[in-house]
Amino acid sequence: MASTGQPARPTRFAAPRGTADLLPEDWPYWKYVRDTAERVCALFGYQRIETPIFEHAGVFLRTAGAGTDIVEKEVYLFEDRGGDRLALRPEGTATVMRAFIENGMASRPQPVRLYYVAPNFRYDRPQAGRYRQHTQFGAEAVGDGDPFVDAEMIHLLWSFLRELGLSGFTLKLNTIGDQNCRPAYVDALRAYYRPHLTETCADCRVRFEKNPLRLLDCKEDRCRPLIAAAPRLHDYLCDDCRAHFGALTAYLHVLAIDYVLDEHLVRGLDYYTRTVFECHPREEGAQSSIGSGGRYDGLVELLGGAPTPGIGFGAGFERLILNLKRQQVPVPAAPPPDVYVAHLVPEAAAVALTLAGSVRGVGRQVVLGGAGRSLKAQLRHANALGARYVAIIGPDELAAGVVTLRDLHGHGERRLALDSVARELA
RNA sequence: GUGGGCGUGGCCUAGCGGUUAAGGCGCCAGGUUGUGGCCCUGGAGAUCGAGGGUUCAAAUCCCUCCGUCCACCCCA
Repeated sequence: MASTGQPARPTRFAAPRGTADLLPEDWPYWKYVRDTAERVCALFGYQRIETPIFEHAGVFLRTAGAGTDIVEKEVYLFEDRGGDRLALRPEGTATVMRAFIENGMASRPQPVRLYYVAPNFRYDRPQAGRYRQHTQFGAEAVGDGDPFVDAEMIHLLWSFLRELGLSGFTLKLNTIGDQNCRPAYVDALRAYYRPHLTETCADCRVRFEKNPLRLLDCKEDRCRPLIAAAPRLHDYLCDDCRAHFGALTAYLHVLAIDYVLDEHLVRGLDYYTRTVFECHPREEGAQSSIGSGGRYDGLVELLGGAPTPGIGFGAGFERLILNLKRQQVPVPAAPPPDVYVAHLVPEAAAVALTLAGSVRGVGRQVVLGGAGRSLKAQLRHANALGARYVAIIGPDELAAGVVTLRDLHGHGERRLALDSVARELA
C-alpha cells in the first residue's frame, strides 16, 4: 500500500508510572480526608505549614540515613539549570524541620504544633497502596521532649482515624531507645547475629550491615527463630528512655487508646528516637500502614539547628481512601446544581447568561445548558446532574420577560418574572 | 531491584488461528411541532498496549519492550 502522506499520529502520553489522575468522582473522598484532617488539627491547635515540593538534596540525604532505601534508591534527584542539586520531597518531616530552623521557629512558644497536606515522591515499584507520588497528611510537634507530647501526637492520629469513620484499626507501639542506649544494643544485636549469618535470608545479611534494627522485622520463616532468641532492645534501654516510655503508656491508658506493644517495630528512617508507632487497618494488605511516625530528637540538630526534640506522624491519603472504600464509609457527595438553565433558541442565550449570574449571586449553584441542544436533551442532562430546578427560556418566555421554573424533584412548573428568580431561590 | 498474573472503543466484558472484532454501561441524536428520570430506535467511537517474528491467514501462537495488578523489598 502506497503511503498516502497522512500526517503522523501524534504521540499519546500516559501519566508517569506510579502516578494517577484524581478525577471528579474521586474528589469527594479527597475532600473528606482533607477536611477531616483540618478539622481535627484545629481541635488540637495545630497550624498549617506548607513547604516546597523540592529542596536541596541534602535536606533528605543527610537526615534519612545513609543505608535506607529512601536515600539509596527512592529519591528523585535532579540538577537545575543553575547546577543546584535538588530532590523532590520523599517525606515531610525533614522539610518541616528545615523550615523550622530557617524561620527561627525555635523562638516561638514551644512546642510548635504544625501540620501539612502535601505530595511526596519516591521512585519505587508501584503496587496496591504504593505510588511514586502520594499525598501525605502529617503533623509535627517540635520543641518539647516530654512524653506528654508523644501522647498528644498519638491521640491526634487516633482521633483523626476515628473521625474518618475507620474502625478496627490497631496501633502498634514501641520504643527504640536513643543515642545513649541504642548503640550498645545494636552492638549486642550484631554480636548475636554474627555467628548465625549463614542461617539468615540474604536480605538479613544486608540488614546486618546497613540497618541492623530491621533484622527484627524480617518476615522470612528461616529468620524467625533467630529473632525470637535475639537480645531484646527493651533490656538495653537507658533509664531516661525507660521512664519516657513508661510515662507515655500511662498517658495512653488514661486516654483509653488501645495499643499493641510490638518490640520488633522499627522504622525506615534513621532519625527516629524513642517512641515509634504505626496504625494498621482491619483488612491488611501488603501496604498496610495507614499512619505512622515517631520521635526524632536529633533531627533538628542534624540539619544545623540547636538540639531540639520533636515528634510527628504521616498518613497517606491513598491508603486511607482505600480503606474508607473497603469499609464502605459514606463520604459527603459533591453538591448537585440548584438550577440548570436551559435555553431553546440562540436569542435566549444572553438572558440565560445573565439569569445564571444573578442566581449565582445569591449563592446558588447554576449550570448552563448546552447551546443548540433540544429541550429534551437539556432536561436529560439536568436530571443526570441531579439538578433541583430547571429554568427554561424559550421564545415564549423571551417575549413575556419570564422564565419557566421546573422542579425536577416533583413535577411542578411555574412561570416567574425574570428579575424575581434569584430572589425566589435565595 | 526480584518473582508471578493481566493488557480488546471512555468503562466492564465476549471472542483465543480463518469472512466487515460482538455485547452491556456511558456518550450523541430521535420516538411529530418546547419537557427529564423508565422504555424503544438509530449513531459516533477500537492502530484488539507497542514493536518484531511464525503462518496462506493472528486480537488469538512466540519473543522483546511498555503499562497495570499481586507478592517480595520498602513504606504513607
